Amino acid sequence: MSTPAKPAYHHGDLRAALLTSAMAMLESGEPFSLRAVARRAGVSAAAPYRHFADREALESALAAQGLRDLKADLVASGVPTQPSDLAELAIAYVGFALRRPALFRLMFGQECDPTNDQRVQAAAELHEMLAVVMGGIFPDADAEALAAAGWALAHGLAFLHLDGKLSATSDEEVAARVRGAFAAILSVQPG
Amino acid sequence: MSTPAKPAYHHGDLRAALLTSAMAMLESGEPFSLRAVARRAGVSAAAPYRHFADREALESALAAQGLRDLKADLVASGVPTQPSDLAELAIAYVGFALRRPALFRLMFGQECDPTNDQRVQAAAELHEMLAVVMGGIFPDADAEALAAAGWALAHGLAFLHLDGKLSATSDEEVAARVRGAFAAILSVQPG
DNA sequence: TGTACATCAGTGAACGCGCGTTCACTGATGTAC
DNA sequence: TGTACATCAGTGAACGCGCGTTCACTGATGTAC
Repeated sequence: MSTPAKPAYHHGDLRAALLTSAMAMLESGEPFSLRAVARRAGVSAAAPYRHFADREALESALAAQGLRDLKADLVASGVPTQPSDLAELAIAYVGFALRRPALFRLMFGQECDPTNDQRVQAAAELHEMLAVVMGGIFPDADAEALAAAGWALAHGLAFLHLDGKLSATSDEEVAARVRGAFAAILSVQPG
Repeated sequence: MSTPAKPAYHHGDLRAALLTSAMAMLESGEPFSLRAVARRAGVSAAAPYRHFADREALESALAAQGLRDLKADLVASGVPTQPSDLAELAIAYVGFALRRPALFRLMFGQECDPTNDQRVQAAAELHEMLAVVMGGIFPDADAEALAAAGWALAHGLAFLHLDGKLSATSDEEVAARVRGAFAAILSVQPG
């Protein structure tokens, strides 16, 4: 069998275990620290240093994973082929943010070193995916600019909901708001 | 004269001094803590407790002030009267975020207690201002939905630039990106 | 105008905390012969 | 197959840190008579 293999003798794949623990902590809303992650993984506070240079390295790995998860969620929600489908893509985006708020804030809510990073790579892949989608829907438009605009719109809706700046007491209400925003924009003619 | 009055005997208006110090620290990028703010104001670590219940109270006051400053910036940038002016409003919004990133993150980048707060009030005033602007430009549209959409678009552009998810090496480049996003959206027809 | 007193915005020392990181170490794993 | 040894992923104790918050206190301010 090629299953993950039982807990190995030298403690198995601690790197993966740490990432899993950290992700679980983010998702359950517990405060995040290197020590807490090690504790949860059942390992000494110094052990993570065999696998991550420092706290920031762990954070970057989590953020990159989050960006990949987000992209996968969006693809799974169905690639839109016409303008009216775009709202559903944005709903998936906002849904991710509301379902995994601590991860989303880790991904986007703090400075991150922009140098030579898997984070940058993962973000670029997300951006490019959006550009491809936009290019498919609006073949005559500037796909890159549209992708940035669409991303920003979804991103802003996500954050404003996360922070309670736009009210929303249920998933349906959030979805309605997102649809409303897209409909309002698409209904408007340039003056 | 009704000037602020010289440093008074019992240390003057410490509450205001603390807010000023805290704002200055946020703006200079120094890490923010109650103790550090007190230190900078030249006062003992316990002194702030005469004016703020706890650290979070200070933060909320700062965030509310930031929201009011942001609204003032937007108004000062010129209230738009036609769709093509909207990009300039968004440029002012993004400019605020990039000029005062730590404050912007404090305002938007973390959970905040949504109960009974001057923050909620200040955010609502910003939202309403946008709704009035949108209503003026598009009298026939759903101003509330458009305001949310426009806010979200500017907000998303701000955060994506802050995080380096959208490249930008100069203010002009940022402005061009924002204009590009608005132009792309306004040029698109619903399919 | 002068004195006695209550108020209240400050001080400074102390608390307990969890954090990131380092260090010398140990003991299991894998390899060479 | 068995033994000697290098590797390397862990341990656990310790470091120094800054933090939020509390406490009993002090001394200037403002007020009543």
